[in-house]
Amino acid sequence: MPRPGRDGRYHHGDLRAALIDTAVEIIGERGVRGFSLAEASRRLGVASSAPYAHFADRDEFLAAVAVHAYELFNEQFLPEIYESPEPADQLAALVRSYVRFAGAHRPLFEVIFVAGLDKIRHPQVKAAEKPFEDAYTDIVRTLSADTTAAPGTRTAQPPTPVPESGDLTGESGDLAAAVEAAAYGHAMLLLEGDYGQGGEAVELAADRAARATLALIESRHLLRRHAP
Amino acid sequence: MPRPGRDGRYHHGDLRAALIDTAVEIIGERGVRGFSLAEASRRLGVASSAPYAHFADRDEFLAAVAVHAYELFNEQFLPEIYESPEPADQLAALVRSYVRFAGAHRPLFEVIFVAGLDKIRHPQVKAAEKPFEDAYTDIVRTLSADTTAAPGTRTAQPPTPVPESGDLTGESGDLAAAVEAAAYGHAMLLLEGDYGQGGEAVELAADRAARATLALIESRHLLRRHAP
DNA sequence: GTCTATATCCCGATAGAC
DNA sequence: GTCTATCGGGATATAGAC
Repeated sequence: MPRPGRDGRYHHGDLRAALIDTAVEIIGERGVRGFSLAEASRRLGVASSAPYAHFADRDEFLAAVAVHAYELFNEQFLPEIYESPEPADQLAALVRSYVRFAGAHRPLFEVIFVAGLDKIRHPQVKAAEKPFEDAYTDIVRTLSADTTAAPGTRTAQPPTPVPESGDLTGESGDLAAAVEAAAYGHAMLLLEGDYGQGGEAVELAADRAARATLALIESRHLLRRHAP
Repeated sequence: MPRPGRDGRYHHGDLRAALIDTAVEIIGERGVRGFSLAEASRRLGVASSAPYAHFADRDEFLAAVAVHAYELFNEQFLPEIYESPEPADQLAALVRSYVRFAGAHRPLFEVIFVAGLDKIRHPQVKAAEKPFEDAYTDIVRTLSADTTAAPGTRTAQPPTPVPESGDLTGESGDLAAAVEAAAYGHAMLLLEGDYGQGGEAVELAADRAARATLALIESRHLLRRHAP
């Protein structure tokens, strides 16, 4: 991809990708709020105006970083959740992956959740996170369908017709919300240093998050809201 | 407290407190990272150098805001958790209060958790959060002591001698971590808008957090790590 | 696609007068 | 305790050359 100009003039080659890599570096050192396009340009030895040939402004650049983050997660962390056939274990594995990702790619996790804190709502980001969300809702829905009815009554009724896509409702929604909060909470506490530093901290947090998920599944009848 | 100078010269009266109030305003509009002492001074009609008579620098000012946040929480949200005598209900109530506080005083919550993301570790802040932490560990410890032993064997053993202060360990620690993550996770998702906007969103998030807490308590045997 | 140069703005912080 | 004045620095973004 680097394509040093065949004329005499200097070209970076793949400034777009290089900027994203450098952003990850800087965010790792200073946090998202400490990141500036100017510094990234400086580190790459290009003019501070160069990024604007690739990105309209700072926010759109961060959106591109967020897309990169989701793609990485979807490729490297999502597949392993289907190692077990049990939906409960799958959900726990998904949560474990989520926390591990936060620990292994802290700057990217930060971009997604701490950067705009909701300002960045570019459609590209929305699209990039879809595989993750789909996997999540599918597992939760399967889990609820599996165990909503008491054993023995399962075949008496046709499988509850569930909406084919979109948000979860009812019991599924309650469980999904609790699990999401657990995953997110463990990830954030990990990043804040509550579990210490280093790889053991990541595994401890991921393990606790996975266990909490299983606990929530087991007691999910308590999650139900009676009078909404 | 306002004490307009009795000589001809202008004095704000209570600039220190006014700065904190204004900071809450600004952070509510722009987030912590969008806050600057300069703008706060501008809004108050004082010179941009005026704050430096009260605070050494920006970080120390934000630390003061954080202290204010904890004091408010301890005064207005902590007392209500003792309405029930049951430790499980108390813990759920504490989590509910926590999420409600995040919703009602979003800027303050943001200062505590999003501001430095760990840079502000001033001892004053540490001290201000102590009442909250003490209440939390006490309840968790009581809860574990209550139910660690199976019914019937309770009186056979003297109450497990628990450390009088400091971090929780073993089962208590596992439960405490899970509950903390649940509370934090629900609060953050609320602030990100996952539950919508407005008062109903706050109550929904708080309710779900409280229920998740009860579910975690009920299934806390699943939280235990076997081989640490 | 990248450069140089520049415009504009804002911020944190200090010095010294009153 | 607050003011005026100021320094030094950094960020975003645009214009125009190559």
